[in-house]
Amino acid sequence: MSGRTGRRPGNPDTREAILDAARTAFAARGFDAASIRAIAGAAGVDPALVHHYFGSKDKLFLAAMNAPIDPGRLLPEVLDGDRQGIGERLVRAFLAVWDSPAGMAGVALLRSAVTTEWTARLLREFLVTQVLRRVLQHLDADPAERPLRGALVAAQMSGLVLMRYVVRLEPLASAPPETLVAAVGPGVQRYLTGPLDEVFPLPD
Amino acid sequence: MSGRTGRRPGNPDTREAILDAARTAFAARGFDAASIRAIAGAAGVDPALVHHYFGSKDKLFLAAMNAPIDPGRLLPEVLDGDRQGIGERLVRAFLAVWDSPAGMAGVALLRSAVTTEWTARLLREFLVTQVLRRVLQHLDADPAERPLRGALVAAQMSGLVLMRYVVRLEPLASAPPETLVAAVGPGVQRYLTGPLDEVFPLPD
DNA sequence: GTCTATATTCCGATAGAC
DNA sequence: GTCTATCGGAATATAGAC
Repeated sequence: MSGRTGRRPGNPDTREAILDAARTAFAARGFDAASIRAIAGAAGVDPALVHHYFGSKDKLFLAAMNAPIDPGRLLPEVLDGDRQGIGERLVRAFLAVWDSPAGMAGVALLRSAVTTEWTARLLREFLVTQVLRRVLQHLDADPAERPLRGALVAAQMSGLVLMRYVVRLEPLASAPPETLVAAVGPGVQRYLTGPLDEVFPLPD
Repeated sequence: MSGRTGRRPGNPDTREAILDAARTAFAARGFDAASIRAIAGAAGVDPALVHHYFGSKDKLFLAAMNAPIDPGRLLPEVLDGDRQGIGERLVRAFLAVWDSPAGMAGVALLRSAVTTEWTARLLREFLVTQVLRRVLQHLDADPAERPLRGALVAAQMSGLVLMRYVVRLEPLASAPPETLVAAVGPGVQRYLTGPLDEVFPLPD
């Protein structure tokens, strides 16, 4: 879990070490509880150096989040294929990202989105503009339905991440990815391309 | 379980006022950010009085959570009825609880479960022993399948709560309950009583 | 019982020396 | 660039006076 805590005196990429330590700390303890002092300690540098590089704790958090989360990289592989398999491919890609070291940033973002207000807005806009809209646009869904369909997918996926990586509810936490792909894939598929009368039951 | 022989506290109203303010504060700002000073201020009492009643911040949190969360009250109405409608009834009951004032305690528990370790364990054991096990027991599910089925339901429901009440993702946040019942009910139903080969696809 | 005052700890951020 | 020293603030929790 602990990243690179080795000593690196006079190293030019001290900046990367700080970002690495920041990601682990934010993911593990949330935004508030993760202190700059602890991050600096884990990175093997002085707390004041963190301020020198990033200016404030907020900017450090944003700098730690921006890089590793890049949905544009893996969205093509989700969208490429038959229409009926997009649910399972979406779940598979999500789990692959969250199981990787880069997934720590996602956990950190989710953790602090629950706690502080401005990260919640950050996560909201990220989900809406960077992920969900692209998927539903690719599926040629009715524009009027897209927000609700996208939100339902977000709810299913975030709940999966929450229980598997944060709360660590068994056997979800240690289940093989393909089991979960087969289990929740169809549900996601239904939210994306399911019949209209089930997703929009009350046209009052 | 209510202590009928316990020594009576000073003013029952002030104690309830403190618990009420605590639930609101914990739900709105999370465990760490909700200060005893702010809770005391909202309740109209002195901060030191909170310590006098509950001893510590942790115990105050536990006292605020214990009362309003009582799944035994509404589980019968979920379990009573035909087998195929239990998914929708479960979602309907959940939303009814979370939309009510008592739902603040649930939001507070979820919020702090994401941040602090011991509340995550609290939520875990609460979900497993108080909710999921009872539902699946009533359905006569294969005991070997119960943990995964229950965890999948927990993931779906917690994600719904997370997006609707915490992150406030639209249009999920302001959608009428019955819309969500019809939208996610079938998915929950599938997790509970769905075909075996979909939930357990890899018998390796 | 209730509140005032304080002890203790830890945080983010700044200024300035090597 | 990197670190030492410190400021100013807010938090929990305690001790003790009315």
